[in-house]
Amino acid sequence: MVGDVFAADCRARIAFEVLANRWDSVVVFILGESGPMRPRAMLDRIGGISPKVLNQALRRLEYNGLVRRHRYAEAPPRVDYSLTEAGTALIGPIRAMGAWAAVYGDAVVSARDRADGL
Amino acid sequence: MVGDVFAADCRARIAFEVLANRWDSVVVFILGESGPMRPRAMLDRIGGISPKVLNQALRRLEYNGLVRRHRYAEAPPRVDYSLTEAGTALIGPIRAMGAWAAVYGDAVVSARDRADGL
DNA sequence: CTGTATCCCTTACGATACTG
DNA sequence: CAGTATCGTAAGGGATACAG
Repeated sequence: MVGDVFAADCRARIAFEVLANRWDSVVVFILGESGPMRPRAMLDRIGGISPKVLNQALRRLEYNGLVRRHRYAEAPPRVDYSLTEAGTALIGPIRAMGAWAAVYGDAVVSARDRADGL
Repeated sequence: MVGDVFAADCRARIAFEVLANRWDSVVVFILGESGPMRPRAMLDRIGGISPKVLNQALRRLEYNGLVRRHRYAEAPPRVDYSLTEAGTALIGPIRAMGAWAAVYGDAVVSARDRADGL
């Protein structure tokens, strides 16, 4: 039943709000794959994202309770981020999306090209 | 392995690009649940979305090859939208996200309240 | 009923430079 | 290295009015 997810109070729509941007799902994904990571490593891992934007994504994820920040009191500032329980539970659905992309990614590109060609 | 999804050519990131906005995943979801629908019905089904924004979402989805538009040559304009094969294949992952929200939605709200309270 | 056209607002994004 | 500040751009969203 649809109501299960789209209750009148709209609370269940949070699933689609939380990741409704370009990078958050990517960050959750790599944290799920690689475990706790430092921002520098994430920047290397993800191509095409600036330090500032990555930080924005991490703050959003932290705000939503999907990511946790660890600060180590060391001379060169050291920090890493890890998934919370809620964040960890999300990597299943996200990997399912990744699997979908592996199958239908080309179809999407083709559809775009076709639409642009008109 | 991570590379499976995040190849160097970044093509696999399409999974996260395609639904990186507020409404597209919602539209795919309800089309998957209810089958082909007319815009009017979708507006009623989804609360808090204007006709214009719904149309924008539908055009994006059509552009990405997830949704197909059917036009019936009738006096009062009649139209409905249905999922393509790629779109249909996406409802599984999306429902998984919905299931996640059913479990962790409250946790997200709590995390936000806690963050706002500081 | 469908879809488009404005207008305005908000937010993400991107590049750069700078502080702790 | 981590994070912030600032600037500018682009796109989505919301409301309304209007056209096919």
